[in-house]
Amino acid sequence: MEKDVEEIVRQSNLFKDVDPDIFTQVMDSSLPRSVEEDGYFFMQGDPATHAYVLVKGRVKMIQITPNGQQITMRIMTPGQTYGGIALLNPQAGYPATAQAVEDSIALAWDTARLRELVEKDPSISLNVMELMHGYISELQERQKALVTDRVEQRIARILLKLAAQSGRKIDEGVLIDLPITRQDIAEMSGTTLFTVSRTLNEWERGGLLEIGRERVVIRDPHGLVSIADELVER
Amino acid sequence: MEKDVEEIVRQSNLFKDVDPDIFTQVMDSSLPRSVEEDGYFFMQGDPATHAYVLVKGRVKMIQITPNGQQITMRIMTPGQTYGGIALLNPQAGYPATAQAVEDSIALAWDTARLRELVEKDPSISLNVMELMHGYISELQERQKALVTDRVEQRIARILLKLAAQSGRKIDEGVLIDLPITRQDIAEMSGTTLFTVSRTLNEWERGGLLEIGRERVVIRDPHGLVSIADELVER
DNA sequence: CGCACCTTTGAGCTCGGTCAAGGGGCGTGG
DNA sequence: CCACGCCCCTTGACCGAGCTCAAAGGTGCG
Repeated sequence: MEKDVEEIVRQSNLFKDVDPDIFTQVMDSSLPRSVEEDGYFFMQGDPATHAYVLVKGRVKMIQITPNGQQITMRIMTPGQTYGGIALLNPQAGYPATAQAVEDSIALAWDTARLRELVEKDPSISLNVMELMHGYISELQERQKALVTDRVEQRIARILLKLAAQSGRKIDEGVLIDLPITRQDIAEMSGTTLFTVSRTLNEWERGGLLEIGRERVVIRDPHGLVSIADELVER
Repeated sequence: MEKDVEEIVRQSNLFKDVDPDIFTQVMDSSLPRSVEEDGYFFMQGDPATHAYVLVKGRVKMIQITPNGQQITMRIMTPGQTYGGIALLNPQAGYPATAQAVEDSIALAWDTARLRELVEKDPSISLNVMELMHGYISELQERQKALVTDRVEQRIARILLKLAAQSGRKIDEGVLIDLPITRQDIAEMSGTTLFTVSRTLNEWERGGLLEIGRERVVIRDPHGLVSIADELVER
């Protein structure tokens, strides 16, 4: 297990390509932090004091609107980094809330440690920039989808993305290996749980999916792609 | 004029707080680039070879969807930076297209120069991160608006933002000092030019605005804020 | 003064949100 | 092991914000 954790961190997008000598210091200065299902690593607006690398479980980044509505930005899998903003002046707040979808374990580094490490190996700050760049692209992608795509397409895209990062191949197709509710999918695609329910059922009737309580199996990924790309007329 | 340019760059969000000695090198290694109205500094997807600091004019960052639809991400004013992604491996493409709204002049630095400069003063890379962080917050804000706000609110927010960064106080109120069409506003708020036209006219009837061809004057900013924040019932 | 482009206005329609009601799986406690 | 209750999911009815399309009026520039 210990060994696995180190391997995950070595391949994480925050510390990949770090000099092996420095890497031992990275591991030494890490603080383990575990959060159980539905718990929080941090809340939107909290001062950004730590950067995290997830080593076990699933963590979702969410934003909560003034009126209590919620939108889900992304779901992190082991090896991914969140809170990398901590490298900046800690007066900057986290831009989103990090909530555990299942019992999860992460390693954390505080701002001061992080800066020491960056000084020893500047490639870390390049990694942070790459991270942020990827995040920006993703946000732009989603924004474009919100403006130009119909709900159906957005839901299809979300399912495909979930399958790509948390999919497990089984006999019937690709199982999305997460306890995910219709509400969750709605929050990710910017719609309501009713519309998601209707859409998924329609797709099940069409043989594209197989659905159950907190469970989605994609039987025909190619069909979903067609929908996502609007290759199928309304 | 020369003097002004230097001052703008010194206060730009890319090179602020740079060591004065290094700053002269910054200026020495800059490449001026001017683009006339409707011209492009770079297109989305082009390899990110240069970072720019706008010194004169207005530049908008846009994204074009597969079917030709267009969304406007933001409008830059002098002192602002775009293309800061160039610090990363240049294989990364620009995430958006930079188009001049009016005749514009910018200073440019290529990836290699930028990296030299960063090595001499690492605070530049912190600046880039702050830039990216600000950009991320902005994108998240917009995304939240797209999911939860009605069109009316989004249009109000766009007008307020434009007024904040390009507003000029005149007798009748705050003039948005840009040649901006209904179509432009639609692209910024994620709606259609028809809806924008109707909405602006309604507001003019209500005394909130004064509108004309490619011209908007805000007479009652506070009223707009009320709409943006949904303080006014439908 | 003509043409290109920006803008307005109307009519119709549809997507998807809202609300209400009820079905069904699963874990917990008796 | 059963049953109760919680939570997740489905389905129907309704409706309204905003998109689409068509047509025509302004306005400013060359």
